Amino acid sequence: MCGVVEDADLTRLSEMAVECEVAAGTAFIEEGQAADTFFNVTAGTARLIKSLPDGRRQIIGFAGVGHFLGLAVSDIYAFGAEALGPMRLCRFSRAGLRQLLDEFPVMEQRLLAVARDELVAAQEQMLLLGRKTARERLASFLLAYPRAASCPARTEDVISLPMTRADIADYLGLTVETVSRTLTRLRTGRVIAVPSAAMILIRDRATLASIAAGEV
Amino acid sequence: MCGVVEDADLTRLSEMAVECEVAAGTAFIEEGQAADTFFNVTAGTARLIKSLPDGRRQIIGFAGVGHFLGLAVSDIYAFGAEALGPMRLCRFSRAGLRQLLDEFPVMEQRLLAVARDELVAAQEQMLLLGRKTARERLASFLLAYPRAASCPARTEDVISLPMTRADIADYLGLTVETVSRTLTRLRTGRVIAVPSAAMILIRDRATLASIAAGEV
DNA sequence: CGCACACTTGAACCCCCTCAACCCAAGTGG
DNA sequence: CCACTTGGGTTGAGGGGGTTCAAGTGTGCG
Repeated sequence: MCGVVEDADLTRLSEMAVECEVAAGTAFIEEGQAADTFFNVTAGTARLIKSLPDGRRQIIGFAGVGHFLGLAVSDIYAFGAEALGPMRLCRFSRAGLRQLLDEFPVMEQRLLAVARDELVAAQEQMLLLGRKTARERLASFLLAYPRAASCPARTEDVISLPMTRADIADYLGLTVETVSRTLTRLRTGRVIAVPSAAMILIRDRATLASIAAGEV
Repeated sequence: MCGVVEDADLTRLSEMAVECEVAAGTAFIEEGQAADTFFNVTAGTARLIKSLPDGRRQIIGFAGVGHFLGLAVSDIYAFGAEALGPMRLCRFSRAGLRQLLDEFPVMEQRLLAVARDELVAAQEQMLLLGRKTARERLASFLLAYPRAASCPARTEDVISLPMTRADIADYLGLTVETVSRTLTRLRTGRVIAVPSAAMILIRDRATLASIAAGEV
């Protein structure tokens, strides 16, 4: 189920968790609200959002299967979460999580490892948002997203995107129009192909990597 | 010394650590190199840098007294670190750190808490870099920096900046010129005062907060 | 079929960047 | 003591990458 604990602990774990389903588009975490629940994604993908009062949005990440949510908080959620499609979630109470960590110290190490990986990804994203061009941002995204989403067995050059262009724009600090135009340019340049809006094929991985690194 | 462990463990801790000094400007961590050492800042401030091949830089944070460095890595450093002025550091070997964590499990919890706080800060910075204007970025920086740097007893409206305008620019995803111009505009607008280049006074905290939140 | 909604494309604009000059304080050395 | 240098900071003019505004093109679903 949760994937990060040994089989022996699985039964104990499942006793504390409550499995639930949420419909597409549901905002199951609201930024700024009391963080009383802790989630683990078991199916589907969510967008993680921070907003400004006037409606500007920044998507700070996408949470796929196996991802933990509600970890990085003091007592209120630092970001909201919305289901991109239908999702299944494991819910833990905050107290239950504490109890879990005391019972399985190895969990604490695992959480630290997860937090560490997310921190590295966040730092990479800061470089992207602060210093890369639109073209470089899209190239970086296309290379990094499959790994971040832990897409199963999709090591090939086929990327299926569960999110809209608007979501990609809010993730990369751009507008929908710029995302669309830039993808078109990468397509006409034979670097990628776009058989359908939700599917992108990498035709020239080396060039894409050069662009992402800022070398072209 | 390190500030995050109990007094009882302090002696044990100091046995494993090697205190050292570095001169101003020294790059004591190189991005991409093997991460064999773990640092704790005991004096001074460092800038944490990620770079692109063509020289573009993004400062992902400033590490002040008490800050841990070398934590958020797999086996190579994800960012470089350079001393803003003369610094003092505690060095641990990676093996020593592992031993330390086994010996004091409470350290693991502490590290998780530190990583969690850094992650929240990184997410806030993503919102800043992706969606805020230059004016909003500077306002946010002036409000958030003193807390992040854990400036002792400087709860007042006096901010002393150990870094240059170029560092601020690389931290906020701007250029030196834009930082300078924007500060000038905030100054003529009576929101801040700048008695010297390294010192900034907040004259109207409420307005500054409104600007930072994107409400003005 | 037709209404949304997502996506694409075009034209004009703007905020920030680039390039350049200048100011100022702190060394440095003759 | 002063000319010279160096590094950080400020200010101005012009240009460009991305945004904004607007229209058009699919495309899935009731």
